[in-house]
Amino acid sequence: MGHGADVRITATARERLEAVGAADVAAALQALATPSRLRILARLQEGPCAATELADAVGMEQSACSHQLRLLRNLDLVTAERRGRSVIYALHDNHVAELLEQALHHVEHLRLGLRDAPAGPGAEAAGNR
Amino acid sequence: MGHGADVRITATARERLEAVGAADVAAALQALATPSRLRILARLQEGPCAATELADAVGMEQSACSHQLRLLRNLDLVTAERRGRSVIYALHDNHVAELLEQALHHVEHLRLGLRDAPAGPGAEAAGNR
DNA sequence: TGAATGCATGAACAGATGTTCATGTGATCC
DNA sequence: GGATCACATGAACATCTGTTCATGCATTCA
Repeated sequence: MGHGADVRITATARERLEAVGAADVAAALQALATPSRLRILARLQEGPCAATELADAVGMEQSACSHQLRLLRNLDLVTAERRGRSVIYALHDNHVAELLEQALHHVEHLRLGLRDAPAGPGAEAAGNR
Repeated sequence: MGHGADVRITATARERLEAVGAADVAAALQALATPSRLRILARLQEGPCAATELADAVGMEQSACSHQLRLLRNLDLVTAERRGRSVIYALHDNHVAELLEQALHHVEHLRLGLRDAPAGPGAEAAGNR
């Protein structure tokens, strides 16, 4: 077994990106990349909700909301459960909630124009903006 | 001054979303929502890089890459610094790197079809899929 | 100064996206 | 059964998006 090499444990972001499929990662992020869907997910984070009530809560027409819900369903971001004549929607799992949380958290920073550290080795004296 | 009320410290995702501006959050996420830009950011996470070299690294034409870099610059996701006749690009700060990391992390889970917890109160017996 | 290099920009175009309108389907109530 | 409620779906449409092509601007070198 060769001479104890420094096995690289961490994969680069590039490697992980291609491993998972850049297109799929992009698709998942796109699902969060619209005001209407963000509102839908944000509302669902407060708890499950029927389709019509949901549409009303986010100020969308029923049809438009239903179309977006289908998209979110197809990407496994939300679940749908029939209950009487209603269909109750909910976030698929906590990962979705966390992803939304992270997106909000980071954008709140970007929005403030903050900048913690210049990121990456060699980025010396990058003089902000 | 009213009688000592239970001041709510944590804002809901919905409140934070509207406070920051749902459209702006969506725009920031959209910047990560395309294979080409994901590849650009992933490459930059390994360190700063000149424009042409960057385009080559991600397999894009110079012009297409430049257009996307402008978009990323406008959203403060990357920085540009002139160096001789090259322009060195880098991630704006560690928050961008973390956002990319989080996106990858979560999508790796979604990609596996995993499901940790049904998310949200009242999501009882949601019977997966 | 003129040529070449490195990058940015504008126009144009194909494809994707989100909404509305109209209609369809399934469940409940009379 | 028929009416109604709750939601889904398809088509049409306007808008947005990402790429290519051509060209422009700035910097370095001969």
